[in-house]
Amino acid sequence: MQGKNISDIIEKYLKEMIAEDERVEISRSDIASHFDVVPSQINYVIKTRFTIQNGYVVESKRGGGGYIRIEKVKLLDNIDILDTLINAIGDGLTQREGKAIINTLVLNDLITDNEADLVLASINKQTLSIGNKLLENEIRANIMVAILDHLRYKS
Amino acid sequence: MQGKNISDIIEKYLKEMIAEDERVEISRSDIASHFDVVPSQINYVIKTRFTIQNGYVVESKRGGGGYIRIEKVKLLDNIDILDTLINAIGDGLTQREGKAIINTLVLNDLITDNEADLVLASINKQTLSIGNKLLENEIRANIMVAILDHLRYKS
DNA sequence: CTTTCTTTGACTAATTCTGACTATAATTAT
DNA sequence: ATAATTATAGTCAGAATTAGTCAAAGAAAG
Repeated sequence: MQGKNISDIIEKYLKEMIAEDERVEISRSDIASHFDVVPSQINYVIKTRFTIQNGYVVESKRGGGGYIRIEKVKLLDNIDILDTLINAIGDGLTQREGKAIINTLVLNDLITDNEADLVLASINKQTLSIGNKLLENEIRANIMVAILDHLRYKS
Repeated sequence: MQGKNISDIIEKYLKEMIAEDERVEISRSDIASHFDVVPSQINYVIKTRFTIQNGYVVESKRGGGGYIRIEKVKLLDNIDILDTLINAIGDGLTQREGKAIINTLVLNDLITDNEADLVLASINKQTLSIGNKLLENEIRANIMVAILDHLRYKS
């Protein structure tokens, strides 16, 4: 886990920046040329070392004035249940299963009633109806995982 | 929403004017020459940052004494705006448009910050990524309309 | 030797910037 | 009145400027 390869070095560099600022905005090509690597290596570093599981949220924008923004977030304490739920979801989720998960989240005070209603509206059968049950369940799974991942931290 | 590109700077400038006056009338060529850009860039800024999804209504007049008028609308004052938004969504919605709408909903106190974050996670590009841009935008549109409908029946 | 992780680059996608061409309204000339 | 001229703004497509994806090659670990 030390600086034997360039990815580790870039990781360390970025984390030092973040240690100071809590949130940092970089130019992919600048960082790449600073370490003399191809730009896509920056994507590799971010994808493998700045995940939400590790407490980082990443946003980016392309085009003129583009950037990659990395933010350090505070992970909540009691998130084992989130991992459990995510693992159970896999790559498909029915509406019934989705409702059950939302119910669990409300019971554990991870979301409010109002928030539950909004999530329900999102994963509703009609909303996601696209004529392909398998794909529908996959999208519903994606949405639910995204929401569970978001609940890992407080913004 | 940063200031590395000139469009963001012009956006900020205009929004500061509007923050004071709620409604503002500009000369396209004046603004363009003030920021030393071609006039059509003003159209670009308006088209990408002052849409109805962003909560603005724009009118203009050509010819002598022409102008561009930008007005900020309040959802509380005219609840038909929800219908206008749903209409504007039609059968496709990009992530960018979705973010604009959610931001507008927060500014108008129709949803909380937390609720906004959950909806954002739902309509996120990664979340809905299924290898078909058209279908992705259609699903995103469905979700957003479901949310807006839910908000209407709540108030 | 096999598996996993890292590095690379060709191709793709999104956003911004620019300018030529078009459209409309007001003013001036006939 | 009508036509010509001037003064605005709109549209659209292409160039420029970023970042993302993916798969193959190379290196390291087990």
